[in-house]
Amino acid sequence: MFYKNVIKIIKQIPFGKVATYGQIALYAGNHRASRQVAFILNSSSKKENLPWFRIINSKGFISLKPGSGYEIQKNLLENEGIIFNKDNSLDLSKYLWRPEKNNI
DNA sequence: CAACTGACGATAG
DNA sequence: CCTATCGCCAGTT
Repeated sequence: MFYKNVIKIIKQIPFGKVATYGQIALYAGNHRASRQVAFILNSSSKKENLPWFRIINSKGFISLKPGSGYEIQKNLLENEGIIFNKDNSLDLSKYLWRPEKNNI
């Protein structure tokens, strides 16, 4: 089940790292289901207590709109030691989570 | 049950 | 660089 894979994967994101929607979708089975990743996050982050703030888009930007959680997410990420650039982007080469020996 | 929505991504032009 | 389009599927109406 795609949904469960997503939950499982997101729970494996370590402290101080971020992952992209496409990445989650890919490891969950469908590289094109990035949309659902976002939606599943919304519906399950409360129930499953997921680190939803560690999920960003492939460009390294937070996808939320200012006033709709953007600042909250940014704050949470900075709280984990993640630094934002002037243009509010993140250095993916530095913070992108790379699952290596994990069982997926 | 059908239609619509959505924090996206890859591709084409 | 930008916009448009398709793919994908859980949840809401």
